[in-house]
Amino acid sequence: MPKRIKRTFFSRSVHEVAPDLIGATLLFASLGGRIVEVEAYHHTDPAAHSFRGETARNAVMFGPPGYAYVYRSYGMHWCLNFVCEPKGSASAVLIRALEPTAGIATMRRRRGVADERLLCSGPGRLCQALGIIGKHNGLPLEEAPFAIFARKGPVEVVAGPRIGITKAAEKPWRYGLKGSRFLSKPFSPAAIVPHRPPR
DNA sequence: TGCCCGATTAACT
DNA sequence: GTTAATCGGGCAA
Repeated sequence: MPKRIKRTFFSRSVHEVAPDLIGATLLFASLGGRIVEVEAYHHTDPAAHSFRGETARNAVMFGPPGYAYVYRSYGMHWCLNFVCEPKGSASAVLIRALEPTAGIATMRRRRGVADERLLCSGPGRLCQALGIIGKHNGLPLEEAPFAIFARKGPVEVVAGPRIGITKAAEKPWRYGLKGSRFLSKPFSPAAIVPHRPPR
């Protein structure tokens, strides 16, 4: 039985938590899979929602770590983040892609596609597949409907530039599982940068 | 109040 | 490769 991730896991730098999430299993109401792609957003980062201070939308980011920050993107999609670091630092990890392992039939129905590679490969897609919407903003990650399990063994993590942003776009704060077929986009070999190897 | 734009996706050519 | 869909946040006025 895999080990469930506790709140203290998120009480670290977002740049430590993000690569450590690669290979972990995310379930929401028993649906989900293995996390293969995330991005780190630090409050000193111009691309982070929290960069310009607390507002009604980003208030959860300014609370304690270990909670879900869910926001609407481009007026039509939902995106899921894990709040990290000590309370007030307003940093979070965006969950960008899963390798589906649980509840695939339900996720196929919700997404309207059969191809497993299109179920959870993208921040908006995985929220649609798992049924995550705005009302889940602020929920604790330690409690149902969330269940997050640490990876069992070492994995190969690659890092590169983030996707879909214009500010601080050069920062290599996107992390992925090397060679995964379930990434929202492949990592450009030329842009991959070294980082601390996972335990 | 009005305007611009975005941590996206899918359907095009 | 390009672009439409669609809407709340943030900021100027």
